[in-house]
Amino acid sequence: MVMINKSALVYDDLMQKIDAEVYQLGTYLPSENQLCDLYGISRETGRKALATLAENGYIQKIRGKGSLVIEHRQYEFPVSGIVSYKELAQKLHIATENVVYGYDPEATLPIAAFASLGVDLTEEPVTAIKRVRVIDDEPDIIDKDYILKSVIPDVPRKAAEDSLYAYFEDELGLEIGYATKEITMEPANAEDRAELNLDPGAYMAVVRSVTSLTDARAFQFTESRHRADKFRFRDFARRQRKPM
Amino acid sequence: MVMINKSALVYDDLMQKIDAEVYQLGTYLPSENQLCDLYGISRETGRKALATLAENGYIQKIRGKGSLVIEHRQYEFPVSGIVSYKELAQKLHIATENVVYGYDPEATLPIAAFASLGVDLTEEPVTAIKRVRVIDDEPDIIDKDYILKSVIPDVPRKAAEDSLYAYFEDELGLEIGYATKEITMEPANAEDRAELNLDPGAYMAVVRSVTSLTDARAFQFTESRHRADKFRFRDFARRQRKPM
DNA sequence: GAGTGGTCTAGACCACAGT
DNA sequence: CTGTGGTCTAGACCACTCT
Repeated sequence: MVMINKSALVYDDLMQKIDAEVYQLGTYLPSENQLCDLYGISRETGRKALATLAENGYIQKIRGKGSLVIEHRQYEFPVSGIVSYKELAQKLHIATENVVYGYDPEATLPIAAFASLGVDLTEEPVTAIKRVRVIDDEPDIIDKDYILKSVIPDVPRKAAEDSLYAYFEDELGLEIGYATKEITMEPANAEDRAELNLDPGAYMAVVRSVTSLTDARAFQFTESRHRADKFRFRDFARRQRKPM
Repeated sequence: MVMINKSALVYDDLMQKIDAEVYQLGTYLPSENQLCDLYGISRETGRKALATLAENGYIQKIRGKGSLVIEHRQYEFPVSGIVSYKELAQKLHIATENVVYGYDPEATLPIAAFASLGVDLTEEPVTAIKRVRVIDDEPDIIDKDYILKSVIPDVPRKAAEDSLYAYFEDELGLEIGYATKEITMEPANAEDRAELNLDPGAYMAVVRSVTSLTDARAFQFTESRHRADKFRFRDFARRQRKPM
């Protein structure tokens, strides 16, 4: 049983009701004062739940009117926010397979690949894992993960075959905090062509990311290489106040 | 003179001091109680500013310790959040040129292109604008904008040559709210090759977006086509609580 | 124990929409 | 004028870190 706070409970409840179309697209959620009565909370607590819904693209708050339910497309294969591959596949009801084709618990971090993400580490010992993601019997994605041994000394091969995030969070009790990721387009290399059965001249969408714990220790470096024709990235963004 | 609220003022001040390295990477901001004294605000107001800094990747809050300044890479050419091309070019001190090569105030929205973003409009009258972005004397990006006439009846060609966002916000007083965008990789078409001088077989990074006002009216549809070798997208994301 | 952030409250005042 | 969201306050209690 997961213990969370009131505003998160309200958030979850409203989110589920939006997904279930109890609150339909184009209609308004109960007003902030009504939420206070409905859930027995103070107004600021309800506002926090609404703010998170707005941040995640579920609603648009309109002053004088209410919280309008808007078109929402958060989870979209294959990348969006920090969600594990396994979580995504479950949420989207996609049948996938996960093949570990490389495992080296005594490797070194290839720093050059992550230089543009602000990594300034030197030769760090890592556990290196290579996996192919198979979707509808077709290999589409290569994931190369490097996990710092200074933070996580041991990553069993079994964890790579199941889910690294489940291992970090459920087994080790670590809290994933945030990630910086970078998407570029690059020609397929020999390894891409071999693992994904691609023709020469093929292009790849490459997502490199650095993931940190809630105590700000970077611990996981990932290079995720996607077949160009299967790649799709969705993003929801709000307008910041204008720069000065 | 722009009138904003206290938490936004504190946010701006802290952000600028982080950028100016008054608060350096790896150090802690003043504690929440200290911020109260420093700015003469209540704790919740300061917390709001800190929450926004955390959201935007400036800091990581660590319970019992403080607000740690972390590696930050928010603005990165050419897409990230909702920032206008002109704002980005200014922020990054990049010399760019903006060539309008198509302008049709009596066009129709090509709905098929935006179907995957959840657009279910029918033949809507739009102002259609085609622009090429030239960076370092090299044409890199094609932007095709379609602006609904039902929301903005008239978009002068001059606005397209300068900045559409400046026109919408400063001239018309509209408030941009949010956008949904989708990144895919597609082969270059004849128009791409002609405008950007590409070889046959070239690939493009295509960013399609739907932008809405703060009252949730979608009004702008954009297809932004980037040379594959110049494309780079950076994203900062926080881990959500685990799905149930 | 002292200091940090995390959460929640009850109340206040303001700006905006719709009648 | 009423109801909506936007902002701010002063105080409370809790969980965690560090000494």
